[in-house]
Amino acid sequence: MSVQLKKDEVALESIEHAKQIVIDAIAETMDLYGVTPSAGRLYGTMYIEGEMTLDQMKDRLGMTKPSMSTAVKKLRSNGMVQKTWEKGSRREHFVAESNFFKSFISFYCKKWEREVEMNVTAVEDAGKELEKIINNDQVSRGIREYAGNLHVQIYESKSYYDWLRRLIDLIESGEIFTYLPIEDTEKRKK
Amino acid sequence: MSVQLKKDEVALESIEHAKQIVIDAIAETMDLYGVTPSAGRLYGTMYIEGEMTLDQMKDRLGMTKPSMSTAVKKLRSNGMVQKTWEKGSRREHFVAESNFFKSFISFYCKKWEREVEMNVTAVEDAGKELEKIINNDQVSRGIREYAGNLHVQIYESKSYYDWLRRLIDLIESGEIFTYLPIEDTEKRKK
DNA sequence: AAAAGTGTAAAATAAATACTTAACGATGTT
DNA sequence: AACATCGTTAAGTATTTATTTTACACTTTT
Repeated sequence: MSVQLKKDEVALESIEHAKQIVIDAIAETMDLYGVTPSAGRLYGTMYIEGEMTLDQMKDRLGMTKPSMSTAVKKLRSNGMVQKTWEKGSRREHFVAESNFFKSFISFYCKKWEREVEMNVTAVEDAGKELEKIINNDQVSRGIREYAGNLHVQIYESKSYYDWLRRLIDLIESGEIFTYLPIEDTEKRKK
Repeated sequence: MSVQLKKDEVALESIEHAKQIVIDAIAETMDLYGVTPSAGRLYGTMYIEGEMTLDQMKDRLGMTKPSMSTAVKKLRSNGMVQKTWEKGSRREHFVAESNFFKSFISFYCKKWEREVEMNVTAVEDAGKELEKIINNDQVSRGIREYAGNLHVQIYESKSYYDWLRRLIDLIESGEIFTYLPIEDTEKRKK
């Protein structure tokens, strides 16, 4: 084996190692996004390797096709992976959303939306029930006061949910980037 | 039984029901915060019921003390529950952080901090490894180009992590509230 | 139309996680 | 000092979640 080929072989191994460092870090922080470690690893792999089919995924990660299928489904539901068209191929191809800003916006806005929706509904439902008691003069004074205090308490949380809803708007609309602009790290260095 | 007592009894039941609506909603959205459903239920209960001891928790939720202990540990690590001093009592008392803004700040900043830290480190480590190859003229041109492209790709993610770090600062410092003020829902209604 | 390729659903198995029981160590009380 | 009280750790059990195996429905190719 020539010296040249030997050097190249070492270099390729080193590149694979470098890739793996990044993939592992992405996978490890993906628990925040409520996906399994495998799905995190898959996302990291797709991010680094680019477009992949289910069969390529299963070979790369040493898992089965159905599990790749479910992992992709999950990642797609989070907006982290998209299906792509590849002409001349029957297979479906998938690509990781490489714009982390989009992933961030998609993921958190969806989650926060759900949080606001569920809790505001609950607060309002519970509030109505308490108001009936508060306004019922056939109920003892002490109990009505208790209901009143509870009513105040749960409505305090609404100011948080209102704020969260406005945060969602700020991020979804992209207005956040006027207050907090995206800086180009590469350019800044020069 | 008097009519009065009967009405009161119904009212108390209704209050418990109203509480449970709020507790359930909080518990259900707590999966976002990476806690188990039980821990979510516990937090919701503490938020509504106020200060509690481990024994009160276990009675309220019908679980064992060790599991309450681990749930509290988890909630405390997220900054969602705090220990309180109660003079004249040997038992430890715990109270849910009732300020959701504080919980939000504490939780997300901690998580995002970890995400940034881990990934930036990985990008820099992998970057160094790739640079060695890029600058090694004993390696074939094609491979060096490949390493170069990879280097560019992984460094692109850094602008996201830089942005996220600035978002953390904006939130931790409270500066976010100048752009997105907290509105008092109660007052606004009047 | 038969055969092969492709993705997913359903059932079965494996692995991880949550919870309980039992036991311990630390601190306070008698 | 012996006994209680309280929180937690450790080991065992149960439950949930992830993964694989098997089977099938739908396409495309032959």
